This record gives sequence, structure tokens and C-alpha cells, in this order.
Amino acid sequence: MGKAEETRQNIIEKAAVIFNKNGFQRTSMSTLTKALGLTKGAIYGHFADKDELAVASFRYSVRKVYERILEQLQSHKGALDKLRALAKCFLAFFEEYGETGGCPILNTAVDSDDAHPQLLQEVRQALTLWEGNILELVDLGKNTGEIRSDADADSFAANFIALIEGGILLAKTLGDRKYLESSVAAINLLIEQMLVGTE
Amino acid sequence: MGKAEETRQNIIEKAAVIFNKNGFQRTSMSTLTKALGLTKGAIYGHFADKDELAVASFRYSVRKVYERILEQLQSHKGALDKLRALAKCFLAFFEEYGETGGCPILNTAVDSDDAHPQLLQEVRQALTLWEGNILELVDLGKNTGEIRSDADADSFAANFIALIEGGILLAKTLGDRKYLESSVAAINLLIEQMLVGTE
Amino acid sequence: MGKAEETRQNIIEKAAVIFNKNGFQRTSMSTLTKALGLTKGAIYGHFADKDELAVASFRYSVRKVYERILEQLQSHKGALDKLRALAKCFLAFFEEYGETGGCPILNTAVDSDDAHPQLLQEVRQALTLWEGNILELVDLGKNTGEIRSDADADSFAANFIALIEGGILLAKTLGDRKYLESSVAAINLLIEQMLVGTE
Amino acid sequence: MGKAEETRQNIIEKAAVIFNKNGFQRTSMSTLTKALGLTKGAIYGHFADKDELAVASFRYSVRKVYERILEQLQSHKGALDKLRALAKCFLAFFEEYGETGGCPILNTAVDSDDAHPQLLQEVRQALTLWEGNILELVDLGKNTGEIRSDADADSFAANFIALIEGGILLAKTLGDRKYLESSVAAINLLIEQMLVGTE
DNA sequence: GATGAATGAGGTTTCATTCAT
DNA sequence: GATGAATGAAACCTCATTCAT
Repeated sequence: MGKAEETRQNIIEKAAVIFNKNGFQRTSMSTLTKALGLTKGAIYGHFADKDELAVASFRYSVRKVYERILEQLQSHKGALDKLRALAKCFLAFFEEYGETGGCPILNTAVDSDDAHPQLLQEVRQALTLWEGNILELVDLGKNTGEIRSDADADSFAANFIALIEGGILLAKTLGDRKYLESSVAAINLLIEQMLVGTE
Repeated sequence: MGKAEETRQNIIEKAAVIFNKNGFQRTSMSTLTKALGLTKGAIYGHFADKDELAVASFRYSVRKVYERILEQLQSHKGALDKLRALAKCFLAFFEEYGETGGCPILNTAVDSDDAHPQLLQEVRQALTLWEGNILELVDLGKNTGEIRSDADADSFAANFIALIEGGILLAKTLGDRKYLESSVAAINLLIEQMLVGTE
Repeated sequence: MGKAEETRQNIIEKAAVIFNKNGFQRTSMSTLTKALGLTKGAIYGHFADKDELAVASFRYSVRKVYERILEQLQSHKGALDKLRALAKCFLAFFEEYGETGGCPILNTAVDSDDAHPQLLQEVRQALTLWEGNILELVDLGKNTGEIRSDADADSFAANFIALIEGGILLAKTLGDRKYLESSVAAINLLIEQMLVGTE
Repeated sequence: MGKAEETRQNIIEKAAVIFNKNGFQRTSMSTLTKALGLTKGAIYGHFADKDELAVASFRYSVRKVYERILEQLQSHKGALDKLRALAKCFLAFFEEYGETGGCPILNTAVDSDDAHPQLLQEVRQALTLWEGNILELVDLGKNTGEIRSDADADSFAANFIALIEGGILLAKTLGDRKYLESSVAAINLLIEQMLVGTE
């Protein structure tokens, strides 16, 4: 990795934390320079503008979480086990990243708008990726017979994500981890009711 | 209501819409003056600063929604019916306010931080009020026998709010109402499983 | 004239001098604030951006010169006299505005480019206006018989402007008024040869 | 020519085109590196600063034009023929360099100022050189009897340059070559009237 | 009580120049 | 001699807030 690439990566990783903690709007380039120990010119030498840096940072945040999730899921064999493990992942993330500002998807989705179309696009992609992973796991379970074939995968995926994001919002805003724990418990209940149980 | 109070109220109501549509950070005082048809001095004559106006606007938004909810719930008698009606309310709100920017609680929670402690405090109060209402309804159901006495009201309330907020986030970001509809359906399922069904 | 309009006009008049002396590119907004005794916010309260201020200043410069020319020409009756007086005007302007930076048309034409299309458009309009005035004067002379009917007005107008602008460039760059005087003398010669003399 | 000298010359030649097309102010060192395919360090290894490069580029531009002019004039024998050929040269230059940005003398004269004294000095020298050449040609004509001995060479030289520079300004700004053609025609007329014709 | 011109700190971005490699 | 990442001052512009009218 060349020096430039190293610096660029370093900027991304540190900026990702700060953007996620303070939000895109409230994070000024001056704030970043202080946290990075770099001058503005140095940052602009690696990124065309604040938006490009924000997009790179968001992608990094999402990719990092995604890789950890994939890793976790490998140690679980069945589709249901994988789904339960996936939900539990976010409890761990909340513990670890709790102080660094909650969920990048949640924060960025609310922060982005027409003025930052590319950022919004990234959020959509991240959500769609997440949704797609859940749908795949449900499909896997249908193939192995763990999940009944008429289960409504779309609704389940929507509920899964809503419970996690809503739970993070509550836990973070009210300062109590139990809200996210309740969401994970609800997901487990929904797994039984929507995917396993017969109607 | 004196003229001053009328002006103040007028500012609050219009600002509430704009804050919720554009977010607190992105809404400049100049934007407000244009939308309100008022001058800076007029606004600053009624509010000490942007934060005070934001707090008043947020409170107004929450109260307006709250009153409509109370009204809706009166036409339903049983606790379970009231809970189902409460969930459905948010579908209606999404339709009506959809274009004006989603949920004020969600937006403000993400937008607020250490720099705006009072605003964050308001969000917490609003969430706690909402949670309290759900707990009351569950209590009501327990008293009438509709809801089994060992139902976990806290978890149910957390799930209810998480599903609604997460659903709004998904519906708004991905531009599809179905995500919120799935959340409402999930709430109805949770009502059956967590509150009614015997274990 | 309201206060705002007064300030705006004041900004324009002072900025016109500075833009013409230093050029559009080299004149920073900070420089303007110092010369104007106003803050940036005050200037931006009256003009959307630097370009808009530059356009307004350029127009003001051109209009001021134009009005003085019209005034001068009124005291001359014949078309030839008017043309000779017109040429002489620029000698007077050079004396008066010499220290404030030469000809706004010349400076702005060279300074403007694709990055400032509106400014370039203004320069074109000013040149076309000037050209049109000369053509009108030639027409007037043809009507009164002072100027022969087959005189090439277009070429004469082009030569007139070229001699003045080229003369200003030389006089300013080399620091000697005589270059512009030579241009005025040449214009008088061209009047005789191109407009009056028979071929 | 050593490698270093070759690189230096290469930088000068390419920079000359870019400076003349974009102007000194608007040409950033980054723009130059892209156009030159060289790094900042390479340029700064050969030139102390942007000004020094600009001076070298300007000199190169002037010298190149000057050499072509000398070459052209050799094929004409009489002083009057040489003067007429000189004027025509600029039409050819306008055609060739038209797209690369007009006359370096004109551009640089307007672009330079107190902040770039050496550049201004170079422009003065170039103008004086040009003026000297015309004066020499008139002298030559006086010696051969082609030009009458009391002809005002100074005024003629001033008019010659003013018409060319003014013509280039008009032709370039208004996008029509005819303005420069008119200037050349006027020069031919002035040759007859100021240098040949008896008074 | 209302006005809106003005403030001034701070926002994003650019760019001539340097220097460790 | 060349590289190009980094500097840091300065560019244009925004915006919450004030205050003379």
C-alpha cells in the first residue's frame, strides 16, 4: 500500500467514526483536521470534496460491519441459527460502537437528502444489501426445510431491519441497551411465528 | 389570544413543518423567514434563539400528533382494539405528512446531540410519553382481562415503537410505504403472541 | 432611495473602481471589504456572488462613461464634429480615470472567459453599444451629406474602437499618454480619408 | 542541450500555450502539471516560482512570433512591402493561435500589475521591441526614398500597434475575424497617408 | 413589536509552494 | 533531478444573531 493509499485509508477510518458520531452536517472539515492531525489541503488532496469523503467513510463503515457479520454467520450452520446470530450481532455492535455514534445507516439516512444524492444512494444500497442477505437466509432455510415454504420473506426482512434500527434509535436516545435487546427478542419471536410455525 | 401570542403560534406551526421536512441543521433562519413571510427580527422577538424555536416547534408537532391519536383511540373500546388502532394511526400519518418529512421524533433524535441538549431532552420526553401510553393500554387490557397478566408490557412497548420508527425510516429512505405496512402487521402479530396468546 | 439601495449603489461605485484597477480575478472579496468598510456578509446581502457584483460594477462603469459621452456630444452639431469629439473624450477619460485602472472594457474582456460567461456577455454588449453609436453617427453624417454615402461605416467603427483600446493599452502599459493621443490623431485622419475624402 | 535544459525548454513551450490561453491568474500550477505531464517538483526544480515560469513562457511566446516575423519580412524587399507584410502577419497568427488564446502581449499587459513587476517589465520590453522594429522599417524607407523624410514614425508605430492590439481584442471578444481585417486595412491606409502621400 | 441591514465567526474549497523520500 | 503528499494562507460564501430605526 503506497503512502497516499495509506493516508487515504487512515482518513477514511478516522472520519468514519467522527461522521457517525457527529453526523455529516455537523462535522466540519476543521473538526476533521483536528481529529486527523492533517491539514485541509491534505484531505482535499485525497478527496474531491466533503461529500466524496463522506461516501467513502460510509462505505467503509458498512463494509466493516458487513465483514464481521459474514464472519459470525459462518460459525452457524442452519438458516434459523444464522438469522438469530445476525440479530445478536447488532447487540455486540451497539456495545462496541455505542460510544462512536450508533448506526451509520440510521444516521446517514436521516442526515442525507436532496442536497447529497450520492450519500442517500449509498444508504439505499446498504439497506438493500442488508435486506438481500436476510432474503437469502430465508431462501436457504426454505431449501433445507427449516423454514416453511410459504413464509413471507419480504415482510420478515422489513420487520427485522425495522426492529434493529428502531431499537438502536431507542437505545441510543434513551440511553438504555434494553430497547435493542427487546428488538432482538422480538426478532426471535418473529422467526418462530413467521418462518417456522405452521398456520 | 393576544396578537403577540398569535404571531408566536403562527411561527411555531409553520416552522414545525419546515424543521421536520428539512431537518434542524439544514433549516436556516433565512429559509424560515422566507417560508414564514416574516423578518428575522419578528422571529427573534418571540424566540431567544433557533434552539428555542426548534424546541417549541418539536413540542407542537408531537402534541398535534398526540391529540389526533387520543381522538382516534376514543372510538375504540377494548385495549387490544386501541393498540391496533394506534399502530394504524402511523400509516395515516405517513400518508398525510409523508411529503413534509417523516417522523419528527426520528429526525430530531438523529439531528440532536450534545450541542442541543434541550432538543434531545424533548425527544426523550416524547418517546417516554409514547411508551407510557402503550404501557397504560396494556395495563388497561390486563385489568379488563383482554391481556394476560404476565405479558411483558415493557418489551412490547419497546417493540411497538421500534417497529414504527424503523418502518418509517425504511419507507421513507427506500420510498416504499410497504415497509411501514409490514411494521403494522408485525405489531398486530406481536399483540397476539405477546399479549394475548398463552404460553 | 432606501438605505439598502443606497448601500448597494455605494458598493457598486466603489467596487467598480477597484475591479477596474486590479482586475476581476485579482480583486478578492476581502480586498473589497477593506475598501468598502463593510463586512462580507453585508456585501453578500446585496449581491448573490462575486460575479453579480462584478456585472453590476461593470455596467455602472460603462453607463457612467456613456452618459458623459452623450453629454459631450450634445454640444457638437455636425456628425464629423461629434465623431471627433467622441475620440477626444477618451483622452479626457484617460486623464481622469488613468489612476483607477484604464478601460473597463479592455480589462474585463481580457479577464473574462468561459468561467464568467455573464461578464463576457456584458463586455460584448458594451462593445456592440459603442459600435452602434459610431454607426449611428456615420449614418447621421450620410443623411446630412457631411459623409459620403459609400463610406464603409463598419470598418470605420472597427478602426475607431481598435485605435482607442489599443491606444489605452499602450499608454497605460508604457506609461505615456502620447500613445493614446496618436490614436486620436489617427482617428481624425481616418475620418478624413474614410468618411469625407472622395476616392 | 542537456537533459535538464531540454526539460526546462519543454516546460516553457507547453506552459506558454496554456498561460496564453487561460491567462496567468487563472492558470494554476496544478493545471500546468496536468497539461505538462509533470509533477510540481519537476517544475519547481527548474523555476523558482510561478512568476519566473511565466516570464520565461512570455519571452518564449514573443520570441517565437518575432522569429516568424523576421522570416516573413525577409521575403519582402521594400520598406513599405515589409510594413504591409508585417501587418498581415498578425492575421495569420490570429488564425493559427486564435484558439490558443489571442495575443500574449495583450493578455499579459492586462493581467500583470504591481504584484508581478517583472512580468510587466517583460511586456514593456516586448512592446518597445515591436515599436523599434517599425521605427527601423520606417527609417529604412526614408533612406531608400520610399517614405517621405518628414513622416512621423513614432505616431505611425503607435497607430500600427494600437490597431493590431485593438483589432485582436475586438476579433476575439466578439468572435469575428473581420475586426482584425479592418485593422490591417486601416494600417495600409495609414501607410499611404502618413508615410507615402505628400502633404 | 417589527424591520432588515449589518456583523463576524465559521463553513468549504483552492493553490503556490515545500520537502522527505 | 524528480516525486507527490502535505502545508497553510487565503479564496468565496453562509448564517445565527444583533440593533438602529
